[in-house]
Amino acid sequence: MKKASLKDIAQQAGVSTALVSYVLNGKEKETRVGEAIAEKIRQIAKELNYQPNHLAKSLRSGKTYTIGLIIADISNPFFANIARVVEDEAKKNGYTVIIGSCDEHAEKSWDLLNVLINRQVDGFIIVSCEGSESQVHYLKERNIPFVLLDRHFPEIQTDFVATNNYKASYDAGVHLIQSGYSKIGIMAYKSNMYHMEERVRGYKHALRDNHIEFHDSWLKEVHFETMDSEVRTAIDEILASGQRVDAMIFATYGLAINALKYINELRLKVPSDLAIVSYGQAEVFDLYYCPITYVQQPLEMLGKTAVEFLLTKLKNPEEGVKQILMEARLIARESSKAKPTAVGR
Amino acid sequence: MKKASLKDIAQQAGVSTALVSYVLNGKEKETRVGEAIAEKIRQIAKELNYQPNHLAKSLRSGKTYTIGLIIADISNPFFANIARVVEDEAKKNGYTVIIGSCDEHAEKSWDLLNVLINRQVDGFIIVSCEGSESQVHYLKERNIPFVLLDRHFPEIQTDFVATNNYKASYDAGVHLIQSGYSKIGIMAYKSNMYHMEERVRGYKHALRDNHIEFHDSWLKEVHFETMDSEVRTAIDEILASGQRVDAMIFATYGLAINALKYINELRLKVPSDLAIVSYGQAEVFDLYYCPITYVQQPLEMLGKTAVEFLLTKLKNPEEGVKQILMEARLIARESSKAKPTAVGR
DNA sequence: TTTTTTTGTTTAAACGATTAAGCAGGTTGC
DNA sequence: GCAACCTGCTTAATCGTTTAAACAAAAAAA
Repeated sequence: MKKASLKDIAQQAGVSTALVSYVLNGKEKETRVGEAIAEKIRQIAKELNYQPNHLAKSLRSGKTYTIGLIIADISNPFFANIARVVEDEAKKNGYTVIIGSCDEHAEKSWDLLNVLINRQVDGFIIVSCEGSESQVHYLKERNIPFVLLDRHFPEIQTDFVATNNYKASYDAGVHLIQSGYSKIGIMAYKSNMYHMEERVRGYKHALRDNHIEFHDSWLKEVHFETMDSEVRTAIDEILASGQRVDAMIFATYGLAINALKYINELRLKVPSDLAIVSYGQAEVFDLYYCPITYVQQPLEMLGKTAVEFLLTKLKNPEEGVKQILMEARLIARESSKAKPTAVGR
Repeated sequence: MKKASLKDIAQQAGVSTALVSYVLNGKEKETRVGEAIAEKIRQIAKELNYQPNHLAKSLRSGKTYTIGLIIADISNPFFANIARVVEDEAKKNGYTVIIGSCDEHAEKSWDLLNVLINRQVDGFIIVSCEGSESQVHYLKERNIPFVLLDRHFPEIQTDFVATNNYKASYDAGVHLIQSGYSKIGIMAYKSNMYHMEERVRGYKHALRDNHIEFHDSWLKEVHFETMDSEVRTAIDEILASGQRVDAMIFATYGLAINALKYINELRLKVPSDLAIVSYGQAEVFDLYYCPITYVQQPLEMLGKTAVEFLLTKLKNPEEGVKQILMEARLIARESSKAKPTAVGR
C-alpha cells in the first residue's frame, strides 16, 4: 500500500493538486475553493488517510521544524533529563528534536553539527564542549540560529541559557563553612571551559570571604577521558595532603559517582570522615546511605528557556541577543550536616 | 551566505547539474565524465564548501537514513543507555536516530509514530507499551520496517530483540532461595505486557520448583502512573501480611527506586530486614549502602542487535522474521547475601 | 566514404509539496 | 453594450537532488 500523495487525492477528486493543497492547508477561504469540492477533497483525504510528506514540505519551505540538540552524553542523567524537557517543549511547538552525543569531544561535535546541518535542522541547542569555539563562530557566520545551553563562552557574543555556577559554588562553599567545615577541597574537570572555571572560582571566593586560606592541593582537576583512574589518585592525594580536607565539592555528577565508589571502598564515612556537596542530580543522591547535598540546577527552566529562545529566534532572526543565568538551589542533606565537633559557630 | 547547491557549482563550472551530481557521487567512471572537468567540479565544490541537501536527496531516493526510536522515557537510565547504544550503532552505519518518549502511553506512542512516519523515517525500533498492538499491526500492514526492542507481543509475528525475562526472574528467585530466603515477594507493574508477565511467571516457577508455596499477597502489582504512592502501600501491605516476606524482587528500575526510598524511610535494613533483587541498572545499585543485586540485561547487545536487525531488513525487506531472546545475568551483591540464620543450606 | 561505436555532455522528468499567475465564464456597474 | 470585477479553477515554476534518455562530435570499423 503506497502512501497517498496530493496527486492521488487530486486524481480521485478530479481536480488539480493546487486545490487539494489549498483545502488541506485551510486556505480554502483566501483561495476561494468551492464548498462542495472542498468537502469532497477532505473526504477523500480522510479515506486515503493522507499524511503530508514532510520532506517535500520542508524542501519547498526551507523549514524542517526540527532542532538539533547536541549534548555530551545522553546516558548521563543530567543530559537525559535536559533532553526530555527539550523534547517535550519542542513537541508542544510542533518541532522534532534530533539528539546527538559528542562525549565532550570537539571533533565528534563537529561531525554532529555537519550531519544535522545537512539534514537542514532549523536551529541548534548546544551544550558546548572544550575547543568548540570555532563551531560557534561557524554557526554565527553561516547565520544558523542556535542557543548555547548550560555552558557558554563569555568572549563570544551568543544567545545562551546557563546556570550561575559561580554563585552555586559560592553557596556550596559557604554552606560547608557554616556547617563547620574549614578544610574544603574541590574536584573538577581539567578544562578551560568557563562554566567549570566558574565553579572553581565560586568555591575559592567562598573560602576567601570567610577567611580560609586556599591550598593548591585542595583543587583536584582530572581529565574527563581518564576520570575513572584519576579520581582515585586525586582522592588519595587530597586525603594524604598536609592539609587533609574534611569536606569536598564535586563539580560534576560523573566525578561524584566515581569518587563515591572509591570512598565506599576506602570505607570512609560521609560526612564524618568527609563531607560532600556535589553538582548533578540523580536518584543516587537520594538513596545513598547518607543523602548527598547537591546543587540543584533548574533543569526544567533551562531546557524550556533554551527552546523558547531558539524558537523566538527562528521566528524573528533579527531580534537581539538573549542571555540568561539562572540560579541553582543548594539542596542540603546529610552529607554536609553540621559538624558535631564544630567549635567556631 | 546562502548554501551552495549543485546548480551553483554547475554554473561556476559552466556545465549541467547532472555532471556535478555524477562527479560528486563518484559516478564519473560509469558515466564517463572528462577527467579535467571532473577535477574542476571537485575543486569548485570544495571552494564553495558544498554540502548536499539531505532533504532533496531523500525526497528523490525515498530513503532518509533516519530511524525512529520510540521508548518510554529518555530520562530513565535504562532507556537512556539503550538510546545511546542505538545512536552510536546507527551513526556507524550512516543513520541518524530520532528518539521519542511515550511515557508508556499508547496514545502518545501513536502520535510519535505518525510524526515520524510523516518525516519519512526508514524504519523503527520500538519499545512497545501496553495497548500498542494496533500500532504494530499498522506498521506491518503499511509495510514499514520495524524491530521491537525489549518487549514484544508473542501473538504477533514480528522481528524482536528482547531479554529472556522468564529465565531472568527464575534465576533471581532461585538465587534468593539458595541464599536462604523463603518468603519472597515480587513487585511489578499492573500490565498484561508479555515481558512483565514473564517476569512474574519466572519468579513463580522458581518458587514452585523449590517447593515453596506462592501466596497471592506476595505479588504486588502497581500502576505505572501512580507508582509513587502505590509502591508505598504495596510495601506496607506486603510487610504486614501474615506471610511477611523476607526478600523482594522488583521487576523494574522505577519500582525499585521508589521502594528503596520508602524502605529507607521505614529504616528497614537491607538485606537483614528485607533482601532485594531488582531489574534495571544504574549507579544507585552500586552506591547504595548495601549494593543491590540486579538483573543485568545485555543492554549493549540488545541495542546493537536491534539496529542490526532493522538495517538488514531495510536492505532486504523480504528476509524472514528475526527474533532473539537474550539471556540476562544476575549480578549478586550484598542486598541478597546469604541469610546468616539460614537453616537449610 | 559511410556506418557504427564511443565519448562527453545536456535535457528533462521525477520525488511531493506550495503558490503566484493565468484563465475562463458569470456578475455587476455605468 | 462594454469594461471591470468575481468566482472557481488550472498551469507551471520552484525547492535540490538523481538519473534515464537524448544528442552531438569524434573515433573506429566497415
